[in-house]
Order: sequence, then structure tokens, then C-alpha cells
Amino acid sequence: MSGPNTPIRNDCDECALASRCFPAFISVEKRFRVTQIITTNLTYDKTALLYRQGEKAKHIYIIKFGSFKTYISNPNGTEYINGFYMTGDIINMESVDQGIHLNSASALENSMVCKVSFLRLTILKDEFPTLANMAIKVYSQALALSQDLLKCISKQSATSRLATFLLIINRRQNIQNQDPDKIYLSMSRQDIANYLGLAIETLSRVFTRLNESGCIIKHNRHSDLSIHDRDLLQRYASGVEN
Amino acid sequence: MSGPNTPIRNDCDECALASRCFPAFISVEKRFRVTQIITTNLTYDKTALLYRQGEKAKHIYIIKFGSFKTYISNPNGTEYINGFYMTGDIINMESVDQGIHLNSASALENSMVCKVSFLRLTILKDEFPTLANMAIKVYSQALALSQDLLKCISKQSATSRLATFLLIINRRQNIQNQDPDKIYLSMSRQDIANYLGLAIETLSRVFTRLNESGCIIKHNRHSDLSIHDRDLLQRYASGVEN
DNA sequence: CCTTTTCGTTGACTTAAATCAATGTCTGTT
DNA sequence: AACAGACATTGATTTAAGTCAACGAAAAGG
Repeated sequence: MSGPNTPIRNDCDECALASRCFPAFISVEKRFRVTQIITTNLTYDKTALLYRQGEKAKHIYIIKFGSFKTYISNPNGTEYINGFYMTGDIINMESVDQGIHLNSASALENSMVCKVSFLRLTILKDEFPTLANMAIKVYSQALALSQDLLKCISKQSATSRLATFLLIINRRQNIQNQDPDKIYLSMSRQDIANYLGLAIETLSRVFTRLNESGCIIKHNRHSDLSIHDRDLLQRYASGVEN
Repeated sequence: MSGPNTPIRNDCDECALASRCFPAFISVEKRFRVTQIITTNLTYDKTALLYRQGEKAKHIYIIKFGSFKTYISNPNGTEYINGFYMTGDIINMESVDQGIHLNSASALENSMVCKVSFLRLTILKDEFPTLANMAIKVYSQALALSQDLLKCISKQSATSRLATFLLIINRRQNIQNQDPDKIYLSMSRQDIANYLGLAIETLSRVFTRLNESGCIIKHNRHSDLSIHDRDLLQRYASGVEN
């Protein structure tokens, strides 16, 4: 189908994320090689499993749109939420070393991902040294974020935890959002509570309090919020206000 | 009080860590180049500052012996402990992306580190492609550990947090320790409390309880412990036992 | 459209950890 | 060796968050 003069169709050229994804780290003339690295546009319905804890890990996943949670299932049926991932995030970077999925990942809404095999990445890293730079950069970011979260979750009061969580979600959604104060929560209250180390009832009460203080506005859906008084929210997050 | 003393020698060949440090990823015949990458054997006295939050970050640091804490100072004088690092650990991987120290690091005891500049690492990465592999491997590990800690710290009871902490410390010290049950805590109770998100009094009580239950044995020094009933300690850590 | 189920909120009560306060014990200094 | 100051432990009390239970609201499914 594709001869020497036929332009190779490259999904990445049209991707909104291209400027901060793998193509950005590969020279223009060799950009066509991207298609040989990346399997693009895989769709996952809400609740669909991306991978399961304990399975062999062979790929990293870049979220094109949508969101995922990673979690560890406990024997007693409860879930420990490990992280939330949204547009532009890379899932599964922590498994590259051991080659085994340390947690399970499932879609929080209908989502699309592109995947890259560890193996291809290793091989092509020699051809494209800048890919290695990208990897290190991305890992460094991920580590910094992870430490940020650790800080948020240990130590702080329930109010401070939720306020920090909302600010982090908002900051990350702002990259593609038009209204800078809108927050969309694709995960359930239970997931958030779990993630922040709180009981669901406590979380619900804090949501109510943040709403009553005029800090955030809840819209008809549970998942839609707006930040109304960002300054106050930040004071809650830092623990100055209670 | 802060700042390195004079470097002593420049030879990775004799280093006990060589097999899991940079030299391991560089071909034998070019191993001499290591000296041009690594500044070796910098000594830091107890409480000495390795770097300060907000400063420009230019190096990663490998701990040859000793230990460090990384922390963020709050305006009200309190410290938020970010992490503890010991022999073989690499400090400052999270700053590579932004190039600014996100926290401060200080020695918990008299310690020795080797440092590698980001810049040299980037340049030499092309000469030694395996260095990039090493970076990715190490980052992946760090991320996995960080998620482990997140899990330990949020959610769990005070007892479970400390038990998990002790098991993690023990596992990491075992790599160079002769007695597999000995634990040496180079950090203060306040640092541990801070790190685990507990009040120092709560931590102290839990230490006492673990001791009284025969789980751990406290020796004369606050810093010296032994695991006496590992199984019980693991049950505490998992939350089966209280 | 109405029923069923899941999810989120609110209230009453309990509990684990924080705080306040006092005491005990190391560590480093002269 | 004796002292000072920092560090660690223990006790009494308070408080924030957890648990148990009921209710309301939104999805899902026929």
C-alpha cells in the first residue's frame, strides 16, 4: 500500500500531545520511525483494565485522553489507590526495572492510550539518544511529583489533604482546559478517600465544608467543581486555615 | 559546619559499591573514564549540609557510607522530612528535570559521597549508552520505592507505619550488614515521627509497645535495635496485628 | 418510566492519635 | 566527673478522624 513516495500516515503528527511526547525527542526527518516505536490510539472503556498486578510488564502507556487509576487489591477486598493519571501522563514507569506490574491499572472514563514497549525503547534509544534524555527528564518529574504527594498525604489534616489534592488536579488539568477554575473528577469519592488515606465519610464532610466556606462550588454532577476562592483553597492546603 | 572536606583519592576500583555504581555500566577498557565523570570520596560531617533548597542543582550524589536526610523547611521553623538515604543510594534524582533543589539535604552521621554532574552525565551518556540504561533502571526503582512508602504512610495505623519503616530500613541495611536482624537508626526520633506523619510522643509509645511485645529489642543506644520476632513485626506492618 | 442499585451525604458515637505537661536519659563540653 | 542542653519517654486530657447507621440522590437496567 505504501510505496517510497507515499506519505506514511503517522497518527502522532496529528496528536495534540506530540510536542511533549516521544515525537518531540526525535529529529523531524526520522519522525516516521515513531510509528515503529509507538502503538497508537488504543481505546479503553470506563472500568476496563489496562493491566493487572503481577503480570509481566512490557510497555509504558501514554494517555492521549481520559484518565486511569492504579491500585493494589488487598486480600480483604479493599483497594489501595496508588495514583491517578490523566492526559499526557505516562503509566507504568515504576515497572521498567523489575518487569512485573506492581499494581493494576483501570480506566476511570472512556480513554485512549498509546503504548511503547520497553524493548523497542531500549533498542531505539541508541538510534535516538535524545530519547534517553526524555526518559530521564520524565522520570525526574515523576519522582518530584511523587515526593510532593507524599508531603501532602502524610502529616496534613483532612482539609489540607483534599485542598492540596484539588489544587494538584486543577494544575494538571489546566494544561488543556479553557476555564482555569474548572475541575473534573473522573474518580469516585471512595477512590479519592482511599488515595488520601481518609474515610469516605470524612472526605464527604470536608467537601461539604469547602463548599460552604465558598472555597469551591459543586455543580449538579458530583464530578464537576469550580474553584471559587483560590486563595482560600491555598490557605486550606497549606494548613494556615482550618 | 557545612561543606565538603578535601577529596582523598580518585579510585572507584577499590570501592565496595563499584559493582552497583557507575563503573558497573562502563566497559572495562574504558573504566578509567569514570574518574572524569565522578568526583569521589567527599566527606561530610554529621549535620553538614549537602545542598540547600532553592539552590541550583547540578549533581547527583551517591552515598559511599553514612546517611542523609532530605527535608523542606517550613516558615514556622518545622521541617518536613522528605526521605532518608543510606549507603548505595543516589540523592537528588528528582531535581534533574528542573535543575533546582526541591529540598535540602544534610548528613545524619559522618558520611562519604561521590558526585556526578548532570552535564557530564549527559555528555558521556552518548559515549556509554549503558549509562542511560542505568539511569532508567535506577529511576524506575526509586519510583517503585516511593510508591511503596506512600502506601505505608497514608492509610495505616501508627504501629503499622513504624513496623513498615523498620522493615524497609532493615531490608536496605541488610545489603551490607553482617547480622540480618540489626537495625541502626542514624536519624532522630523527631525525624522519623516527621517522616511518618506522627507526633513524636506517639512514635515513642509505639517503640515502647513494639519492644514490650518482644517484637524488637532496644539496645543501650536509642539508635541500636534488633528485630527479635520478624514474623510479628511483619504482622504489625500489614495491620493484621495491633 | 419506574424500579433497583450504587454512590454520596449527614448524624450520633467511638477511638486513635495529637497536644500539653512533667520526668527521665543520653551526649557533648569544660 | 559534673553540668547543661538536647533528646526520649510516660501520663492526663483533648480533638480530629473513624465507624456505625440511616437517608437522599443519581445512574443503570429492564
